[in-house]
Amino acid sequence: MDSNTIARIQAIITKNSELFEELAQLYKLFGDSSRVKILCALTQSEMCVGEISEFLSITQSAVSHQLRILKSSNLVKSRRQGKNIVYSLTDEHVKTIIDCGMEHLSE
Amino acid sequence: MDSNTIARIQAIITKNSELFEELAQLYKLFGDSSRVKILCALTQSEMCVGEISEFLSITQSAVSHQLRILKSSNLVKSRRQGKNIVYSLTDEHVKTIIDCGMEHLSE
DNA sequence: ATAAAATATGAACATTTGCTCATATGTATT
DNA sequence: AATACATATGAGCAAATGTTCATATTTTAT
Repeated sequence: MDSNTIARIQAIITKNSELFEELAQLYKLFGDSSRVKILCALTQSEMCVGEISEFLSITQSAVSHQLRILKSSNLVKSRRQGKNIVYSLTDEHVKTIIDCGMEHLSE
Repeated sequence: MDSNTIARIQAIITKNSELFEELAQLYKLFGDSSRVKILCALTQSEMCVGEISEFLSITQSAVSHQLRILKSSNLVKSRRQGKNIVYSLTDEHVKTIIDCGMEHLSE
């Protein structure tokens, strides 16, 4: 590496240090099988807690806990519908990110 | 959700259960700020352990540990060059994935 | 108003994770 | 051959994480 390259990379890293923190934080959300399953299910359709719990064979409590994390990170949103609370993806990025990872795995 | 939708989603989830495990495992690698920084640095240029350590202000030992994880997951590869061991990305997917996450953050 | 249903939440616990420190290993230099 | 340099590795530790269990909260149905 020449000194120009070194300076450039050095700059990128130190300048965006905080950004990397956020990026890691984002990926951490996808880094748990329960959560990716939840997110992937939601790419297909919005659904309520009970359905998610049933689909994924995860405790209702566990699902709730994970949904809280996903919601506070703005990956999902929720609305009440009668007795149920229906969850859905906030935007299309989640699907994009999942697809991106899947792409890597299929090699 | 109609029963067709339910059946379809149910199928997707149970059929690919193992895949989600792998996907989560993959994202977990990006879910640590030290590792994304390392990976991002490597998108710019191959470099040796000492350089990474210097760039990121992380202990040499810590860098080595993380590189071992990244290598055993096939995200990076290494070769010896004199006294140093030079690390580089295995393929372009890492960059794609990082960009994909960055995209999400820039909103 | 009361009971049932759906979801949320807090505490406790076991597991995982990432770092540090000390040291081992391997290569280059003299 | 001996020393210095670069990297790897293992043990130990503290912090973070995900789950479970019990219970609280909120809405619906009777």
